[in-house]
Amino acid sequence: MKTTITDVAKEAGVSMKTVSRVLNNEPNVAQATRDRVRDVARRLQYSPSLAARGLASSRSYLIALVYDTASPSYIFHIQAGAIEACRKYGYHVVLEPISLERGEADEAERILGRIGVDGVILTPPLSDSEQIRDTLRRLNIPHVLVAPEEPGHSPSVRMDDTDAARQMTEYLIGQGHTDIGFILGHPDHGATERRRKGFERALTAHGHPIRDDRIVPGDFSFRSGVEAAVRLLSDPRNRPTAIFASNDDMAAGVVSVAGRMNLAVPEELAVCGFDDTPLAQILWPKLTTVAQPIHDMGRKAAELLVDRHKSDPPMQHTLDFELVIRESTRLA
Amino acid sequence: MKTTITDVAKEAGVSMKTVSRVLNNEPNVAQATRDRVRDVARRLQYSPSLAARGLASSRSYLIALVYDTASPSYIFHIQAGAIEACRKYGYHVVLEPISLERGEADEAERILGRIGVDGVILTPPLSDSEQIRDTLRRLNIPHVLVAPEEPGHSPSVRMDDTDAARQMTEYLIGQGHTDIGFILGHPDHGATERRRKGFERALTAHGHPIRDDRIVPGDFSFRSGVEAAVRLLSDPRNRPTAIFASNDDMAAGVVSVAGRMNLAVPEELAVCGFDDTPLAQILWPKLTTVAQPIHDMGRKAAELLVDRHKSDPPMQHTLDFELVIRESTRLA
DNA sequence: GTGAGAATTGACAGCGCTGTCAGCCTTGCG
DNA sequence: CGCAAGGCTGACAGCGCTGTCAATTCTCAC
Repeated sequence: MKTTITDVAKEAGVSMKTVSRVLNNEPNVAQATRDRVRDVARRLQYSPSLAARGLASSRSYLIALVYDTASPSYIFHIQAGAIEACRKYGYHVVLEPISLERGEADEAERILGRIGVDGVILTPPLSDSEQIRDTLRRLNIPHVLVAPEEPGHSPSVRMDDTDAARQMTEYLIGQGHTDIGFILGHPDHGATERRRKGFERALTAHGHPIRDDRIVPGDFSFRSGVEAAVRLLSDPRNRPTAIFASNDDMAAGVVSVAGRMNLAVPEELAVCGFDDTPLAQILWPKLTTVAQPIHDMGRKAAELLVDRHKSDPPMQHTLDFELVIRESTRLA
Repeated sequence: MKTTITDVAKEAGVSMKTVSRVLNNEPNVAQATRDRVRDVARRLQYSPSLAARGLASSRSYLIALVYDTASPSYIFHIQAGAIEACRKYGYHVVLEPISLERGEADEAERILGRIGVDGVILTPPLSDSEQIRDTLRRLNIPHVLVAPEEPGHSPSVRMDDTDAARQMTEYLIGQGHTDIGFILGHPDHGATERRRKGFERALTAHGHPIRDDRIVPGDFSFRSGVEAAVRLLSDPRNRPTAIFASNDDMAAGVVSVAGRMNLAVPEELAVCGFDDTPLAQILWPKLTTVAQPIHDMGRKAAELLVDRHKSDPPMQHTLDFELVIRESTRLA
């Protein structure tokens, strides 16, 4: 049989309530009692029942990770971060995919209401769904938005796309590049504009012109990267010496085109991407890119929900990205 | 205020118990009553409390997905499948990563014991950890192993690696290839041997010789694929016309080498991989590969845990893979 | 000493649901 | 018509824990 709190109480010679206090780190328990209870609990391998706890305290010790069809690796890293934080506080993470496309936004209410989670982490693109955000507000469920375009009144975690693009461009300039091509992301995606802005800022700061013929459209896909690269590289006498793609897939497209044109990367053409997807390390040469703090965003989001200490945390958290310099830009 | 079962009972003019019966699809409720209760429940937006349910019925309606550091996309698809099945039965999926490397196997007991899940899905490489499997058995927690090397006495879901490799090889032979190179996987991985066996069977079945110089070592990494490809392709007068790599990363390595050697894929060299990772679709040309039924394995595993109907299901479930024929082998 | 106040502890109710069991009301058949 | 067998329903206890509040003990300034 499973040991209950009563067993521990009896064995330790205290009341259930005291055991409860010890296990929840509540104040007002003598140190000696505390130690004794902890000992007994360990010896009996006692572990409290989530359900009973939840029922009595109307907390579930569950945090929901709500996502749509974002990329597996993105979600995976958010997960990992969230779990890390949750473990520390005895919480668990449950998964609740909601597909806007399949019109599941309406079900969100039932799904989220039923389980009664203590908090919800909303990942993009759901972090910008008014409907879901409304539901959460109406159900009065604490939530944190991951990388929303528009934080609104909810707490959120994000990174500074603009600054990342700026720094990456600065790095390229530092490597001696003055003529840099830039491949835009999908026009519907907010990050596209932010990354472009960062790129342009760095150029301007260093007195380099912003040339329209060096900024070409893309849509985050490998194929669009190929097309953009062809546009940027087709004229041998008028080529940028570096190409900064708004994400890794497109950068991979650039590398592939360079290969077919017999342009050595990075000697004749430096290439960098954005996001640090798994692809960046598989590619050859390995891709210089910007690592989003995905793991950290997951962790931070969970912490905000789980850590009751800070009663009034700042609403918006901007986390540090990292420039990952690899072989595709590094001259030996 | 949250609506409780009492509210519904009062409104529908029946007892709590009857409401409970309706909501749990138990027998012995008149159809009229059933309909009425359902109506009221919907109107009141009632959704039962997991915690209370769990406490009363000593079930948690939670299935744990336990994984180590497997690839994000693998876990993601298992997840998706498991969630699909769980939703149907009102269950939820919680995540419990356990790192053998960090010696967390001991914690497994506490982690799994505390939360009191109704079932556990163990993914590789954890599905072969004796320690974890023991813990589960001792805690008497129902569990399903995903793709274990050695199923033991626990139910499991898996695919037939050997047959997949055989069929892929058959396909290549059907395309007219008689001289096919094969790149082995990591020697520690059980799938490596199974895939090799399938490859050889197909050759033998068609009366083609098994040439040792056509079977080269690898370790599932892109880099090892590159090295293997160099070995297989370096002699222009003695080259296979197709290369079957034991996974997609290595196949990508082959494609990359072919590119540098100016060997057209698939015209001069057919290439295929295994696993259907995201990479396979990003690559250019897109990669012919074997799609593991990862999603299905997740779904099936969850079903086995959640569906109480089948009292005595078969222990081992072999799910269907799919040959994904793409451009890297297809002649126009 | 002594009383006020703080620290520590325990008794008890009840969180929202389901399992058990008893009771009623049909139905069908001799 | 009587009775057994089932279908349908509800009363009630209690799952294992925590919140509330009261009781007890300890501390320390005066």
